[in-house]
Amino acid sequence: MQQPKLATIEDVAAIAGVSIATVSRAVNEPAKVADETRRRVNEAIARTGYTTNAMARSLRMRRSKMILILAPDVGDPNFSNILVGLETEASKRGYGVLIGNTQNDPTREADYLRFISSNQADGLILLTGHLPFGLSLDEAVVRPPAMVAVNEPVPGDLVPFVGVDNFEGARIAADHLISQGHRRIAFIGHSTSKMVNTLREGGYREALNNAGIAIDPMLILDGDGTTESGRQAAEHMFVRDVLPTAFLCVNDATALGVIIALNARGYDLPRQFSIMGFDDISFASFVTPSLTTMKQPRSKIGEAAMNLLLAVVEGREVEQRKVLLRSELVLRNSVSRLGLGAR
Amino acid sequence: MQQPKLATIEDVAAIAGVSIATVSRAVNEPAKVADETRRRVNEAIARTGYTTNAMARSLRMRRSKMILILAPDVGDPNFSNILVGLETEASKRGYGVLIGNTQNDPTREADYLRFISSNQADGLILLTGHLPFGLSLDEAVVRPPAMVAVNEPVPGDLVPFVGVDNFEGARIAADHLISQGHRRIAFIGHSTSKMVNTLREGGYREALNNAGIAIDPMLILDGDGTTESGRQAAEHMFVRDVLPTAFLCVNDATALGVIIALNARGYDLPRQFSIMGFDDISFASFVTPSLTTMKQPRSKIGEAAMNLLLAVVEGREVEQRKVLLRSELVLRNSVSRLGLGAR
DNA sequence: TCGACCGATGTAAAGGTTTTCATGAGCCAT
DNA sequence: ATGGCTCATGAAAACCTTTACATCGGTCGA
Repeated sequence: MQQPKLATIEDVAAIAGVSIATVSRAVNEPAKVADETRRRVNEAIARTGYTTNAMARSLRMRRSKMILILAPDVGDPNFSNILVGLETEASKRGYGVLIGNTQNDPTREADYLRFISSNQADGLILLTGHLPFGLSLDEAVVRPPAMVAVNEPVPGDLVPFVGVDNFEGARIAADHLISQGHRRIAFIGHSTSKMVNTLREGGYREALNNAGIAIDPMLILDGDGTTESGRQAAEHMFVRDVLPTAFLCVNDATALGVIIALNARGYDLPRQFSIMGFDDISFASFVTPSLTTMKQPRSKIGEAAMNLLLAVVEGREVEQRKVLLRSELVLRNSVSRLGLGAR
Repeated sequence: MQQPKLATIEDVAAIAGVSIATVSRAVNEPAKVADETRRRVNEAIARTGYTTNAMARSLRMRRSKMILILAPDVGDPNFSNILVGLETEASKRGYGVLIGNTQNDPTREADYLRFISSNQADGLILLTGHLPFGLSLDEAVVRPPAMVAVNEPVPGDLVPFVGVDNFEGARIAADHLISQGHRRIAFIGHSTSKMVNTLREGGYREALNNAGIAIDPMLILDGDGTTESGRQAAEHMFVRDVLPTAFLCVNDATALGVIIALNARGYDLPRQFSIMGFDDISFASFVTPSLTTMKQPRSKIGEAAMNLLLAVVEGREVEQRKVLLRSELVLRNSVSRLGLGAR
């Protein structure tokens, strides 16, 4: 099952009456061949439908113009738009993208490294938040592949990173709640293990501090970012009966859990409680009440990341190894001004 | 900017004291080399960390073990899980996947064909619903690339197809509504241009016919499958004041529009109206009322499609050129038994 | 007039495999 | 002993480029 033989550079050379070297030059460095020759070569190319064989070129040049994207779950709606950005920018620059769905499986991660080691990919985008299993940066024996981490940084600050400014975003979110008169603001999604959670909690704390509001530890609840964790946290709050007027959630999924819990308890939202999320995932506008949240510029993130990676791949000087994009406040219906409600 | 030189088959051969041909055989057809030799080769491979260079192999074999996936929008939540299925199956079979986000742009579509023509990809998955611009099957001059259409068939029946059985799914959905006592059932999403819509409407008609319910043309409304179209259709129904007891929507997005419209009008759902969707997109469980719908086995679809494609690529006999998977009824809260409500 | 230089082109090597064909050893049947 | 077979291995070609180096006219300056 082999593809039929295609026109090669030699066929073109024969027709144009030149050597293959000249054809190669006519294609890659047109300035280096005489006008008349270039014309003949181009004509021959048109006649044969010649396309340069990417495999042969890659073999010779040891560069494939391919980028490998490693993600734990390509289906994650959080990733898919980043993916679009990555792909768009890559293709604009003449690169192709290869995806690797690792499911956080070390075997699969290690497996995908063969793409790098056999020059099948020139660079690596990490959406996994960690180095692929089997790749270590300590042993500086071999030169590490060109890499950029996206969305979630790789611990250790060795890998350039592109993502959203979580600290700043959460600060803006909290500021918004404060501007609506809220002072008892809960943070749902405390976690020591997840960097994102820590940063967002940091922004929350900063905003409260700046506004002169004392942090109440009873209003900070654990959560791993899942909808279920949001639901549980809200429930927990009610059994303890220490209540906020607003919930700032570490992400939209968590906020959804909170909303489900509050709706189930029969509260009238947002009159009785305000809720904010973070991310602006697709259903944020469809929940009732629709969710006020911080929108991540996902496809921008993808583009910026690919840009940075290609700079590294092509050996250009990179100005900054850490790019933080701003998230944007999206006003919907899950936040109300305190005092307009009944409480 | 080149990667450092890696161990080649020649290095391995030298260490093992054999020829490169033997190394190649030891790797690819172990049975063909003597036990003792195989042992030595494997040891040498382990010592050098040798990996076979994929580009060289592809160049020689004219096969890349890569599959190109062409999609109009990789970010579409409808696609992302199919993507996961495609990738999983491919990687299980030793293939890599390359993605091409075409945005339905003919230029980009044509551009991606170079991956095929330069053997950078052995096969093509089409999520676009049409042949890529620049590829025609009529001129049987060159052998067409191995292709499989997914989700949306390519008109003309020339390209093998894997997708969900829309007719059957819609029939089951309508049957469900009928089983709940509904007889005045609207279909939202009539369209002559979209194959999916046509098929689903067909299933709806079939179910009603089978149940001896006359089709009321007033209850069949146009829609292009967007949320907005669903909202408008519902509104339209109210201005005309010919009302159903249940809405069968061509997809979840449309159903969402209907729900939004009905909620806005202050109806109590599902007591006053039942609504069904199709697809089970992610937010279907989060809307209020949560949506009863037909779940597409998306990752299964991806797997089946990749399976079929690889069969074609590898020249195996393919039994069926059209694979229809069953969708599954997911019971949630947007459908109620007629008569239990107030109407 | 001659050497140096320049611009355009060609020759050939290198990149790392797979695979055809040849070689040679060992064995068995005649 | 000899012919024929099988099995394991090696030599070399082929896959298609890019590119360092060589070649060859021609131009220019001394």
